[in-house]
Amino acid sequence: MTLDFPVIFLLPTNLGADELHELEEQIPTLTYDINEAEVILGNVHRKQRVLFELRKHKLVTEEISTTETDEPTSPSLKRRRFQTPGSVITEDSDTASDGDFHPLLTQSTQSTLKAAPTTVKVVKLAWFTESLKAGTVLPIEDYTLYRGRKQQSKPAKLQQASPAKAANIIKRALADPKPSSHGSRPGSSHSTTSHGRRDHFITKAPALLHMTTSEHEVELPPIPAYLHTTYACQRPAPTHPPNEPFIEELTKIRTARTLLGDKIGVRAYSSAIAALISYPYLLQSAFEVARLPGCGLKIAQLYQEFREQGELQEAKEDESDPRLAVLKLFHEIWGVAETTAREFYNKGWRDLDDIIEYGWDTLTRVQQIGVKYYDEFQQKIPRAEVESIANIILEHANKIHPGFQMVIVGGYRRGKLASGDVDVVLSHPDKAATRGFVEQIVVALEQSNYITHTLILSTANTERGQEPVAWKGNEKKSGTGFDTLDKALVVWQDPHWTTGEKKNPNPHRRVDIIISPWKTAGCAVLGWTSGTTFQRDLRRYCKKERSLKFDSSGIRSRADGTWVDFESGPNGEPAPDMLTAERRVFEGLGLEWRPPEERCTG
DNA sequence: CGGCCGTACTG
DNA sequence: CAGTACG
DNA sequence: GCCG
Repeated sequence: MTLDFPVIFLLPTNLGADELHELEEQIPTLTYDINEAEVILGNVHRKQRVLFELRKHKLVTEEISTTETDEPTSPSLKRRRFQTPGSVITEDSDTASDGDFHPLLTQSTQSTLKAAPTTVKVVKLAWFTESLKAGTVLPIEDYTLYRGRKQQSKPAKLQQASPAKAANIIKRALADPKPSSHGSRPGSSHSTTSHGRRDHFITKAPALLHMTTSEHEVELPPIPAYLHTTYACQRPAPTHPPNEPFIEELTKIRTARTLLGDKIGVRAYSSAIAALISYPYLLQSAFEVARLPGCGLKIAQLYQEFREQGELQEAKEDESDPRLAVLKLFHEIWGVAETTAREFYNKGWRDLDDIIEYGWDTLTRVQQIGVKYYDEFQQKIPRAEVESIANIILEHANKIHPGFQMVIVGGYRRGKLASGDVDVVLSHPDKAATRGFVEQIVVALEQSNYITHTLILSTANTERGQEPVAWKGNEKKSGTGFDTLDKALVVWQDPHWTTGEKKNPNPHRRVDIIISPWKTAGCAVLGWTSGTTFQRDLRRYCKKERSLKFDSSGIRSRADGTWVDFESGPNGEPAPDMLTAERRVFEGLGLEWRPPEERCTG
C-alpha cells in the first residue's frame, strides 16, 4: 500500500542516524532537494526552529498567514513582505538584491526553481509517522508549523529610501547576512583559504547597499584576515579604534544589560564591541557592520541609527533612566553586583547614605569596605603611582626572598594612562619561594602599613585537578600538579605624607597581588593582562579549537586532565623570564603573539 | 535550539 | 548553594 | 544577540 504523499524533504535535525535512514526508506516521495519539496518534514516543534532550518538550507520563503489562501500571490503581499519578521532571505534569492541579480552570489539552488512548487509547508514529523500508522494521509493542517511562499518574483522598484524603509531593507537583506554581504576585493591581501564560510568573494557591495548608504558607489574595504574569526584573542584590539564613538554607544547599552543582570546580552554586546574595536576602517554602511563577527542584524540596525542620528535611542533612554542610575551607583560598590544592587533598590534605597543609614549591618564585611572607600575607589590611578606601588611590593617580596620577578599587568600593561586598580604578578624561579608566599607578602605589607584591608586572600591550595586518569604515561616534564596561583585582593594606602595634616590624605587604592609558580607564570601574565573579552575568547578558543582548559594558573588537556607545559624550553629548562613564558604560551596555543596594547577588547 | 570562561572565596 | 570577583 |  503506497500512500499518496506530497513531495517531502526530510530535515535531518534531531534525528539519529538510524532514525534518519529508516524514515528515508519509508518516504515514497522523498526528495533530497529542498527546493522541490511541497512538504518539509522535521523533528521540530517550534516555528522559530523552522525558520532556523529554512535559513540553514538556504530556502527563501515568506510566511503565509493562516488567514491567507495558499496559492496565487495576493496584491497585498508586496507591502507585507517588508514587515514580516519571519521573512527569510538568502544569498541565493534574487530578492536579496532586489532584482539586481548577482551571478556571483548564486550557485546551486536557483536552477531548480523553475519546476519547483511555489509554496511549502513545514510539518511535524508526527504527521508522517501517524499517517503511516493510520494507513492514510492524515490532514496536514494539524501538524503544520509554518507555511511559506517561495521567493522567486522580483518586487517593484525601490525608491530613495526613507530611514524607516532603509531599516527594513537592511533587515531583509541581512536576514541571512553573512554569506552575501561580506565582500572583499579581489587582490586584497587576505586569502580565501582556511576561513570557511566567510570567504565568498564579491567584487562590490550588493545593490541594496547603495540605496541605503549613499548615492555614489561605495566599495567596502576588505575585511582584514583577522576579522574572519569569532575569537577576540586572534585579533589586534587597539585602545583607540576608528569607530570609537559608535562603540561608546554600544557600551552604554551593554552597561544597562549588566545592571539588569542580562549576562548573555552583555556577552553578545561584548563580542560585537570587540569585533568593532578590531575593525581598522571608519565604517560606512550597515552591511559593513553585519559582516563582522559577533555583529548581526541588531548591531547593524543600531549602526544605521547611529549614522543617521549620531546617537542611539536605547542608549539615551538607559542613560536617563533614574532606576538604572541608582543600580549603577550601587553596582560600583566593591562587593555589590547586579543582584544585590537590585535588592538595595527594592528596599527603597537610592543612595549610599540610605545604605549606611538603613542597611549598614546587613552588609558583608567587604561591602562595608566598598562603601567606606567608594569615592576613593572611583578615582583612577596614574601610571606613575601604579609603578610606585608595584615597586614597593617587589621590594618587600625580595626582602622576604631575593630573586622575585614582577610584571605589572591589568590595564596598566595594556597602556591605560590611569587604572582602576593595580595588578601585579610576582614569581620566582625557585618553586619553594612562591609556595605560601602570598600570606607572607600580605603580612609584610600590613606591617609596613601599606595594606589597610584584605578583601580576598586566595591560597587555593596546591592540590587541584588531579584527575585519576591523568596518570597515564609519565609525562616527562611538568609531571603532575602545578602549584597554585595565589592572590590577594587588598586595599592599599601609602602611609607616608608630608603635608603636615594629622590624617593621612593619600587615597585608598585597590591592589591585586598575584603569586604564580614559575612554571605557569606565562599563563598568569597572559591571563591578567588582557581585557575581559580577550580572556573569555581565549578560554573558548582553547576549549573549542584545542581541547584545552586555560586558566591563569595553567593549561590542562580536556581529554585526560594532564597538565600541558608550553612555557619550559625544549629540554624542559624553565623560561628565562615571565614575558618569554607568556610568548611561549601564545605560541603553544597556536596564537599569534599580541602586544598588550592590542588586547584592549573592552 | 543550545552555547556563551574558568576558578575561588564568602556567608 | 547563590553571589561576587578577576582579567 | 549571535553562532554553529
